[in-house]
Amino acid sequence: MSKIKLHNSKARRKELFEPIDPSNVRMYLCGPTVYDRAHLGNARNVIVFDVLYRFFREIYGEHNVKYVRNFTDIDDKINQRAKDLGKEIKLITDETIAWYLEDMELLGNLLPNEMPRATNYVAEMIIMIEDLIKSGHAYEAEGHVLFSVASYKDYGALSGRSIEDMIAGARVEIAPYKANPLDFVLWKPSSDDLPGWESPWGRGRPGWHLECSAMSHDLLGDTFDIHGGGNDLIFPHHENEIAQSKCCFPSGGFANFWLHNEMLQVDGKKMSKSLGNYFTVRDLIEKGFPGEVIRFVFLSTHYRKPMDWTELKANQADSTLKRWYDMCSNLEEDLKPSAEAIEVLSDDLNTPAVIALLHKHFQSKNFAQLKADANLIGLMTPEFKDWAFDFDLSKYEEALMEVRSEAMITKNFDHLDDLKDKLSKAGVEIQMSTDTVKLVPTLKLDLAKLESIL
RNA sequence: GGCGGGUUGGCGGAGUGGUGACGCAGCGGAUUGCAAAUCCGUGUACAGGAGUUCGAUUCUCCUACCCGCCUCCA
Repeated sequence: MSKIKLHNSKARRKELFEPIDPSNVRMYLCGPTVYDRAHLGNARNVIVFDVLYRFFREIYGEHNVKYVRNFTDIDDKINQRAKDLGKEIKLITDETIAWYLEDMELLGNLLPNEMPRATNYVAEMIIMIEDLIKSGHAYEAEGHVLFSVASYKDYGALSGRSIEDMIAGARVEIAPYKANPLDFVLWKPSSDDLPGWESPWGRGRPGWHLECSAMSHDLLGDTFDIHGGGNDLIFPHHENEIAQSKCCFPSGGFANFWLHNEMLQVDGKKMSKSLGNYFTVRDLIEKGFPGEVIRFVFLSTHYRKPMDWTELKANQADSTLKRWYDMCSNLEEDLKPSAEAIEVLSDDLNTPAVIALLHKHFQSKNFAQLKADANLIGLMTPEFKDWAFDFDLSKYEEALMEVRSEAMITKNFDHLDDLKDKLSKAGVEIQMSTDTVKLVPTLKLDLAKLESIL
């Protein structure tokens, strides 16, 4: 079995990955806060983790990997959203979760084994907070419960910061009830118009992202293999998560590996809601970009490098995939992934190298292997359902064939050239040999123009 | 200010202490009524400087520029 190396944020370098238990490999991905459509950046770590999940299933066996991804459905942004729209919170979160699952499925992602929701873990969170207070890692102040950062000596280890530095450079307004400026809120009081749960500290709600600690512990145990998310979560989100989990479950090691993906960018700047430079997965789908094309573009860049979404990349991905599908659609052989594909993927999920390998398979006409290796990273899988062929252009093909036969006899090519020009302008690629005609739709297909031709 | 990451040919994008991936575009050829598609062939790169080394794009240091986190953010 090939050695798997993964970049561990905790160590800041690639490390040899060995599962705690090869018959139960456990991974956790920080899922979305559900108040709005997922933007394209949100899809990146889902795709990265999906590749990791598929890869692990291949290496360790389909039933020996457990993948958990949560939904955070308690959050002040959700509360605000509900207020703005005048809708019930539950309706918003349910709807957003349904959208999210639809969008992620369109990108060819498998469902995780578990998708817990924060609202189902409030009792566990309250117990954790009580334990943290008992062990001196948290304290109550003015109806809030705060985690005491000073009580955890390794606070800052993941993000490489010291408590002193952070205080010195702090730009945060410090609440008066905090013993230390960096202490973070585990529980906060809710007014009557806000969602709340009864607790030893009165009616309130979780303050920080305690749910990830509660859910990962419940579903994966107090030590598991991999925890991941976008690199913007390293601080404070994951730093806090480590602190509260390690202090609450001191016998456990929490996550052995931390995987963080780089940000998706727009014109060199991080795509984010606060900058407003985002578009959603749904926007792209509605503009006609197939999910598989989007996935291909994502996998063309290594997950730890920033990447820009561009239509140029999408168009290239589209034509590449169509060329591949053309040769791979009716294969009888069903191969295993190649040793070479496994090897490059073993080196910190080098998906661009896998894609380069796919091109080589295509060059050498090794189509069965091309498909098998593509499947390994979730491309050309049955879920994508032949989008590359689902548009019928046969009546245009017949018309073109007829006009051409005629032109070949009369030697007057005006009509034929005109037809070809129109098809091309409608976004159709024309492929002709001496006796065949084939039309292939591109992403620039313009239905109005196409229909006006015949 | 603190911490982390990046800078590879026209574009995208891997990787390596010594024989310069891969894709797209380009160029030449085959093919074609002409094109396209296809096939064959082909050129160009490692931000700048210093150091280590027989040899550096790859290691070390410095400089420049870019990006992220430190506030909700994947």
